[in-house]
Amino acid sequence: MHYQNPTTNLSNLASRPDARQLDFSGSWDIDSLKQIILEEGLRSSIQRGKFVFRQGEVVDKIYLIQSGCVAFTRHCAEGHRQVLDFFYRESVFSDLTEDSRPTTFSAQCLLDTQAYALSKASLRRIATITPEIFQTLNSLMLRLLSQAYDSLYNIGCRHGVERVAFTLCKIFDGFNAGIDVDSARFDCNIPIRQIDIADAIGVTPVYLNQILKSLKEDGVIDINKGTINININNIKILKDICNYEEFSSIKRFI
Amino acid sequence: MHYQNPTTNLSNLASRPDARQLDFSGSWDIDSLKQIILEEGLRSSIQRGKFVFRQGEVVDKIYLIQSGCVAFTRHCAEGHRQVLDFFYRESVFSDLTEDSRPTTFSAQCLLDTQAYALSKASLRRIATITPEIFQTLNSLMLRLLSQAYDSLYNIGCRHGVERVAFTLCKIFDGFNAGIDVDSARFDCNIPIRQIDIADAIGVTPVYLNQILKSLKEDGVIDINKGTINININNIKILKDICNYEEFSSIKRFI
DNA sequence: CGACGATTTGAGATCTTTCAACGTTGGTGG
DNA sequence: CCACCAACGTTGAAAGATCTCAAATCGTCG
Repeated sequence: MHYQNPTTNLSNLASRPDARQLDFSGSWDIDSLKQIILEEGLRSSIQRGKFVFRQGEVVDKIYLIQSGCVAFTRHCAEGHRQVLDFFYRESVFSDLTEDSRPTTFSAQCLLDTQAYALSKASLRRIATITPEIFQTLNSLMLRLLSQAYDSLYNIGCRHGVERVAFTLCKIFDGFNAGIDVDSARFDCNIPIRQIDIADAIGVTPVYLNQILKSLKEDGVIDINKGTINININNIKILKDICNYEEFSSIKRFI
Repeated sequence: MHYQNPTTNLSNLASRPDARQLDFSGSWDIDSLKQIILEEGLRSSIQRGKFVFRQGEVVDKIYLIQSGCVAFTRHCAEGHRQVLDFFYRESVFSDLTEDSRPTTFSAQCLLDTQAYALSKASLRRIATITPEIFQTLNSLMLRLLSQAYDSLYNIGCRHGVERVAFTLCKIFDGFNAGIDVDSARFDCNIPIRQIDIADAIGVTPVYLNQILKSLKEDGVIDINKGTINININNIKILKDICNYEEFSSIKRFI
């Protein structure tokens, strides 16, 4: 962590990087942002099912997940729910719309979750000295958009089995991102409820269960007490089913 | 247009607005960006069906539509196509991923289109003096994300009729944005092919046609020679069908 | 044990796709 | 002017995918 105390050295403003770097090009360093949230943010525990924020509220914080899983969701009057995106350990998420605008989606914990929260105001203060942070926020938004387009394509162009395979692969990779296959932390269990997966791919829980059953009968996945388990040797089969390689953005951002 | 020649006055860098404005808050002025593209960009005509850029290419320009209609699309090996977003007259679009990264979607003209194209390099040069441009790019990205989430919800949670109604309303509003109802330019015809609408809502053209037929029988829309026509008095019915008011983000960005 | 939430199963209803054929339109060349 | 062609829209019927409903099972927690 090398950002400076913003109150002591405002003259540094003149030495900030030139505008060519403050921009949609170049590479962004998301780890610095994570570090800031980790050191400056407040830690909180949130139970499964609870909301970090709800659609219609004004989101004034940015979050870093330490453990657990959070999803962006949108709810409608009739009670339907669409899962828009998943976030796992080490993910940063927030609603980055203009301040004081209510957000159009909720952030809901799919597992018991521990997260650090830093107010946008604090981040803005820190960014006075290190405006590279805005590049990182850009990068975050690009990731969101990329995932959204992937999901749109997945739901719009494909049938149930492929949708399920794609989402399972995505979740699998999300939970095991940066973890060595031989590591004890590497886990083939998918700790997400079937209901949540169903809401992510636009399918009924009942029908999802049928699809899972057929995948189990084909030997691609295991199911123990309702928990999906993907053997490391079978993940390749799943990826073939959904043409996972087509989704280059996945490889780019996770 | 008030941006200055970037080569003459680099000392202006020190007087740029402070970081609080260079940020995800505040209001953005998209009209300035449009003005820049209009004055500095090159005009080109593109036929219906042609691509402005294709997935896998590196996008090095930013575009402003003068007339016509462009869609972001994603194609897969089997020939399926998903329409991700629509852009109309006065819309600005581009792929804002980091430079030299290939884009993951295509921009395809759904109508004969006239557009101004400005290279990102030029924009960057101009932004040296007016870094507020980056705020506008942020705003653009937020619009894309918001639309993507709307579409995800629309496709994931709803049946054919509602999906069609929503997309028709969106296109209708898109083409008539900023045009007075009594104006001669106000047009109740939807000049988009049924095939393109079908690809946007994840439905077969044949089935879309059935849905349109039933909407016609209910008196909600007219169809002349394959062209959909929405009477100004009936648009409210369509909006009721799809609960259009739920999608607050639409009202916010169009 | 009892209550609750989640998963599982089966069967029928409904939605959506596929296939195949036909109609219309607009452009092109003779 | 006409014949022809390609692209798009339209229609009907059967096949397939998905949903709904209802009931059973299972695991967890108090």
